Amino acid sequence: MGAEQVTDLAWRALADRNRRAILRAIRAGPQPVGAIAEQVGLSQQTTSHHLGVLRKAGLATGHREGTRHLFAVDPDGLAAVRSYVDDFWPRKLSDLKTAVESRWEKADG
Amino acid sequence: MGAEQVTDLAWRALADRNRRAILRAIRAGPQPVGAIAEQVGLSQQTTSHHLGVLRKAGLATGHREGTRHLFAVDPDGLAAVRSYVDDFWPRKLSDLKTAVESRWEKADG
DNA sequence: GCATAACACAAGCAGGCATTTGTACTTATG
DNA sequence: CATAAGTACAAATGCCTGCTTGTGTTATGC
Repeated sequence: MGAEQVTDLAWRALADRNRRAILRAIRAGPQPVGAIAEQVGLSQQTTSHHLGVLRKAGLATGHREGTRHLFAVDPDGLAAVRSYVDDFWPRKLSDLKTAVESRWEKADG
Repeated sequence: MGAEQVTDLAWRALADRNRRAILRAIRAGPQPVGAIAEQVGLSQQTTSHHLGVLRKAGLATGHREGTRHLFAVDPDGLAAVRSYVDDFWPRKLSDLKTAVESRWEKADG
């Protein structure tokens, strides 16, 4: 078991466009659920549900302040996704690209 | 319309664990469908289906060679995902993290 | 032209997930 | 305790999607 199992929830969470919109909404700073719902154009219940998914995926953190619940981006979860993607470009992206294309030419020749 | 619509297919494609396994299987170099299916433990039809999804998402490229169909990673699609993720860490990851945590303390105080 | 290998396409089924609707919980106020 | 604001939880619904099964398509060998 590697980082695959760890980031599986994060990948599935990021697959939804509304959840990515939520992450962008709280990117600048923590915001309550109601404000987030208004920004992304979803109901309070749906937004709360998505925030729970993002929370369990390690992509968002919550903090209670009175009757409100402020949510913010959790950099740790996104760092895991980033390192996963980075694993596909050890050094230079162009190197891999040219390597692949040269294989196509080999196959053609 | 920004990069959100463009990368939506890529995000949904990467949400599936088997498709990520397929990407890792063809990471070193182009391979035929049968070999990929054997590596990831899926049927030929299912693997072909997933490769089609990855192809439409811009994450994999295919090339016919006789009766075989070689697939390889498409760096362009993954680059789009990478730039999306990078957008959450403009400079230093730790800066955002401490900024968020300091807001929590403000809220508590 | 026929058989075989490798792969893609299509229909059907089952599970997962996003959304809605309704409601309970927590906190502040009087 | 009663009320209002903000949010989370639960059931129901409809859609999307991954997998299976069956079949069509393309290329090689005889």
